[in-house]
Amino acid sequence: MILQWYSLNKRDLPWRRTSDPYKIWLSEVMLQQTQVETVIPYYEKWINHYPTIKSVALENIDNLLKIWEGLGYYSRCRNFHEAIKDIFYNHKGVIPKQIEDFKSLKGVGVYISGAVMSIAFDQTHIAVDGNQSRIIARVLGVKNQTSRNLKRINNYLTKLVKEGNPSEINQALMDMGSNICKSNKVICVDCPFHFSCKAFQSGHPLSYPKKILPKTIPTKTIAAALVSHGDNIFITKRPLKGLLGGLWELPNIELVNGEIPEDLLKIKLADQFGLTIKVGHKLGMINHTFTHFKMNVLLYNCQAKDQPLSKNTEKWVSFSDLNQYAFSKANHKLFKLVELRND
DNA sequence: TAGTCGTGGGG
DNA sequence: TCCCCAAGACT
Repeated sequence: MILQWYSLNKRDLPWRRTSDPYKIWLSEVMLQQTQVETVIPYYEKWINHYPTIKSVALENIDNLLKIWEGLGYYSRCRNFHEAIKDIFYNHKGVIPKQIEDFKSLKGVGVYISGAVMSIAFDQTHIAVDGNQSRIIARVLGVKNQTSRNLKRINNYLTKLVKEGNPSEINQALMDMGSNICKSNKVICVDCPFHFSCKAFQSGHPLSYPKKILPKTIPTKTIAAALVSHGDNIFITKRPLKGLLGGLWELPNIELVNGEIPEDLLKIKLADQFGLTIKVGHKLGMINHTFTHFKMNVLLYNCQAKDQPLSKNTEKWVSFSDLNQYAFSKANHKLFKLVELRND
């Protein structure tokens, strides 16, 4: 039933035109919490630049992040790079076919290990993502994400993939989840499961599984500095771990309780970078929302006395050379602010 | 285990 | 404009 549905409704996606486990793995990494349409151009660009495991292993993280720029969740890129290097240097460049070995690689968790082993190697493993858990929760009439219910869902899926063709079954469930059994919209009449689906029988399929109520997120206010010296501006690289790890940015500081941005910038930039600056007028303000906080960023035009460099995580670059570095979306909004003023 | 970690599309 | 959501992993 489900395979018949898949043969009629299968999406034609770039990573479905290959059997290369490296490419299938890359697609799974990019698709984490990210929509298919968003991923496609990033996937194509990455594969064009890095068609093989070796090409990734020999590349440096800055250039990989430049390809990843704008896709978000940047630790995925770094973890993938680490895993690929691990394979190149410690596994003779061959992706492990034992799921335990594969799952021990950085950034490879329960879902991706099952997905790659089943899709690329036809192994009998489940690949429980948001789609699969939602669909089966509805089939079983499960509302709460208790550990008992998660086991029931896993058992149901395990039985399903054991009936044959785990690769197609796993991908079919993903397409069902994105087409007919979405979080806030269902087309039950088109679903191969609907005769036995408890959520469908209840008449309220959307109430399965129960939604988790979102918590309110804080708003931060940040002052950023466009520090110029001649034709160059000052940028700095964020630490590899944590938020936007490894990306470049304009120097900035959070305003905690009514501090005066001009004063704080002058002190902090001297402190952190040895920069002696004159803070000029405000260039504008941008808003940006992350998963767990919002921020308002005030941008100030600043002039530096000279161009000191104390670390390799600091650079003076011309405005036209900024595109060689990976920046977060918020920084691009700041750059746009500057361009608009110069027009 | 609950927080952390981005961004863009669509209602 | 705001809010939910989209093929999770790590700590």
